[in-house]
Amino acid sequence: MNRPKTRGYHHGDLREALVASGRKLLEEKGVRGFTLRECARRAEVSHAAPAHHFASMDDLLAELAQRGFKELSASMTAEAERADGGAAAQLVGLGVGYMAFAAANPVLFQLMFSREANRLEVAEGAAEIRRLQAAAVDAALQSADTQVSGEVRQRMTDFAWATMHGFITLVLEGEIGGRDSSRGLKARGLAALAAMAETVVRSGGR
Amino acid sequence: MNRPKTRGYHHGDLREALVASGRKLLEEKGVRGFTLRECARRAEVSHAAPAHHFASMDDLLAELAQRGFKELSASMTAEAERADGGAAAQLVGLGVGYMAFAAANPVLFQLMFSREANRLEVAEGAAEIRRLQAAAVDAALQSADTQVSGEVRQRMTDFAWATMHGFITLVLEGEIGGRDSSRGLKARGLAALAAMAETVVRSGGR
DNA sequence: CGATAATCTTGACGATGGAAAGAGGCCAAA
DNA sequence: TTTGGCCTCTTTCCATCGTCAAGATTATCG
Repeated sequence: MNRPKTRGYHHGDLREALVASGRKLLEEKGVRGFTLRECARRAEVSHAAPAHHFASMDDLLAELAQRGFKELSASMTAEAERADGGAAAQLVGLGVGYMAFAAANPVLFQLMFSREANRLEVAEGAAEIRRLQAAAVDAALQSADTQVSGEVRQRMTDFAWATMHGFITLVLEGEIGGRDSSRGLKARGLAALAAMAETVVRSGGR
Repeated sequence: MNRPKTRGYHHGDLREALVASGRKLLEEKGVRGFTLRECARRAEVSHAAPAHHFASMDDLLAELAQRGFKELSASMTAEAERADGGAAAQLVGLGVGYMAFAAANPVLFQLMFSREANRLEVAEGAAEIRRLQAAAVDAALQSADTQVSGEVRQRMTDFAWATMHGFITLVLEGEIGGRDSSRGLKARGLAALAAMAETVVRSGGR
């Protein structure tokens, strides 16, 4: 019944192991089903071991959320770079990356945007998302090279983020495209993003 | 230490009392801090009493979510009726009612749109929301009296719902307008709704 | 080599959700 | 009115949870 000799009393890299098992567990059981003890069990470690790496369960969740935001940024920029086209295409690309990450990590995504995980480090991750959005919106507005006020730029960033965030959120909750195929759903998402990007671009050209 | 004589062994209307205390508790402690025992405590009843009215804690939460959707519909229609104007104004009105409810009941709103509360009765409440949105979008499209396909109407409904849902969600999580005054925030919300409504109307007129 | 610090285990505490069983009160049939 | 059955609520119990404290084990570095 003892642990095999592959490791002794010390784990070696328990922190990373907890993050890894925690992330899987989160997707399997949902935010409310997440358990620190089960996390420890999967890392093959006693139930109190995590305390030496995370002061509390919320600390572990915050770490997961923080890393999630980094991945989200990466997914957005990767998809935007692939999309070569005008400013509108960039905006759509960011949205595609956003939605792809959310679809691949639905529970983590929910956690990242839930009141429970509102810490400083996590908020910084969210701020980076807005920076990405704001830059793309700026580019879209300037492509019509008329001057727009900072307020308009801010409000268009709100609008752009709200559209893509709202769409994927409603999809994940089953409110949009409940019985659609994956292909059909993507088409619906792209349509929403296109309408969003068109609106942003047009708001710069009047 | 005994219970005062105002009530005896039987409570009278424990189910409603649990719903009431549960709703308050939910907003105070958040979804993850919600506790069935605390709920019973506030209804001045033993911790096992709720079991006779709700099979499990999730059942009580589902009931709260279901009632929340009814209130949400009411808030939307009330605000839309107040807004007399074109189809665009109706669309904006629905959005205002939507955001007003969410702002007044942030945790309940989060619960309603979380995977945890995905039951049949709750889904029916969400379907009613989409019906409201779809009707307003239809009216907006027809106001330009050009024929549009069912697919376009569906996608514009997606878009309209996504915009208002995304905006208020991001506000509640602090991602939009973190340090804004309440007035400024309303203005930002109205700007997002106006952009949404304009896009919907315009999509019918091309 | 030895001491200090870091890491992990064991054991305990209070709180939770849920099940089981009994006590108390309501109500309709006799 | 009495009585039996049924619904409501309480008490008690169990497994599990997060967290804390104390001890065991190992790594690190003087």
